[in-house]
Amino acid sequence: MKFSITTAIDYPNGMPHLGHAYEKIVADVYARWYRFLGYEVYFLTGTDENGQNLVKTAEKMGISPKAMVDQNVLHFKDLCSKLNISYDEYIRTSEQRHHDATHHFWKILESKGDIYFSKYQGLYCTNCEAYYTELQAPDRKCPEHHRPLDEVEEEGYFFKTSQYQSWVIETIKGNPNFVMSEFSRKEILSRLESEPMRDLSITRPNKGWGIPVPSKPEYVIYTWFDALINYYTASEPKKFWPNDVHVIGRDILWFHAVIWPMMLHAAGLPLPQQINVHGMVLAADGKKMSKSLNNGVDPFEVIKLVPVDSFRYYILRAIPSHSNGAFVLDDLLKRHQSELGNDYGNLLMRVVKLARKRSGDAAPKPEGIKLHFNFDSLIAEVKDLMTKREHHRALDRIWQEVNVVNGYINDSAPWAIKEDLVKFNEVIYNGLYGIDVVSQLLAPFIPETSAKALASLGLRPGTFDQAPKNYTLFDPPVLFPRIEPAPPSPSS
RNA sequence: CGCGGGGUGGAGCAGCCUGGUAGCUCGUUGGGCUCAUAACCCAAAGGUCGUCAGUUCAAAUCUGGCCCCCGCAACCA
Repeated sequence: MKFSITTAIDYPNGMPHLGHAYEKIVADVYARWYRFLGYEVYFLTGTDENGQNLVKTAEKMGISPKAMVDQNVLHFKDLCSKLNISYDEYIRTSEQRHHDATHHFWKILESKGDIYFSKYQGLYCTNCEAYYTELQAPDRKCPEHHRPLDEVEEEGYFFKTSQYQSWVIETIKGNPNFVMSEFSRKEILSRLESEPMRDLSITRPNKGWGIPVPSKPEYVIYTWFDALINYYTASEPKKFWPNDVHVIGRDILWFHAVIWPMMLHAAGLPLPQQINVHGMVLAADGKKMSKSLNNGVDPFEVIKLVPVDSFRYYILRAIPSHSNGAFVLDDLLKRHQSELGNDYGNLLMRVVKLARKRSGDAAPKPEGIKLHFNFDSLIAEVKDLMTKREHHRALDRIWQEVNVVNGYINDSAPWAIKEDLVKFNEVIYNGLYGIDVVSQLLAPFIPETSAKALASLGLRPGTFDQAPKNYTLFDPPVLFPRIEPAPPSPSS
């Protein structure tokens, strides 16, 4: 069985921010989850390296777009590696294979008459180098610069999105899981049904950067048009097209749920199975992180303060899977200490240390032990939640079980069992078994820590196995060391 | 009347679809325990569920008005 998942490709216009980190972690959890279930997984991420803004930024820096992009991509890859993002392929849209695939797409659509040459009229801001609609600029002034917009007419190529509008509406309506989360599905349908679409302008004048139009190199292909194709470029040769899931943010839903399906449909290619839309990571004040408000959080700073798994855990659990959530460093530190350290880390510590104190490295054998736990429903529920892409609820459910196992240890009080070795062994064995299963389920979420916990039971992380087994005990590490004193906020 | 989400004890949230003693995590206070990272267990305090009106024997839950917060609003990515 195959499973392929992608993130949106990042725009290497600067350093990666918290939103990039969040999306990669979300996609990584699903990639690891499906590997864990035994699927052959293909996890794709990368960078979107075309577009006028990159040229502008590079000019400001006084270097070539290529040099700037090469430099920034290193930071994005560094972030992936620091966050343990287990991608299988990293695509850069400046690569030749992507130019080739984009041209391939272009030619098919052009030959079918879905691409045509015409004129575009709009209100243009020369500072932004962007068009604005009447809705965005009702007073005909640029919302950024507050200067009057120019009425500009420009020639270029268009994609006949208008003729696929009703098709895309039917497609989204007919596939309830295509746009994942009711919220996003409703939003996109309401927009689609509210007014007729205009054809999409898909070229810009060629300023020496980007993918030239095959027959007219004085134009380059509009960034969004080529960027979406990256999924196909990188997946098709590996036999992973169509992808199962595109993980994206709300801000780019329109392109993924409307334009991209139209492009594929026009080209006669199958659609991805699902667009999984995560929310936005908001600042501690509940507002969008932005440079002007100076309320952003740097992911590199966060993982200097806390273990990467605490960061992964926090962002996956505290931010609801399909809606926005605030990133509050203080809350992260609290959860690190109480949920990760006191609940999970301490469970491992208390059981393994007690067992080793009494009987050394050799854990009780499973033969003849009466199993206290049946994890079937736990596993079924977690599977169901992951299929619904509700990873924050899945974590919540696993944590309930951590507390159930802790509660069992409390109630059984093995430290108070002095004489009855059979009873003592039974409690310890069941505790170890609980730690085993829970740690395995946690592997996709907190891979490093899960591996450490399993190693103290003499196990290696790998494919999921809920069968009771022989454990060999090693002195357990402190999984989540206390962080003190309260560190300074990295949000400045 | 652009579209959508939300307003529940100090904080963050669940419950609302399928009305009927208001629940969870953290925090606070008191007690207990000791296997464990000053951990863990028990108990207590704390809410007129944004607001006004309606339906109903009964409304956080259904209906309508209003107030407040947030996201999106299609060619910047």
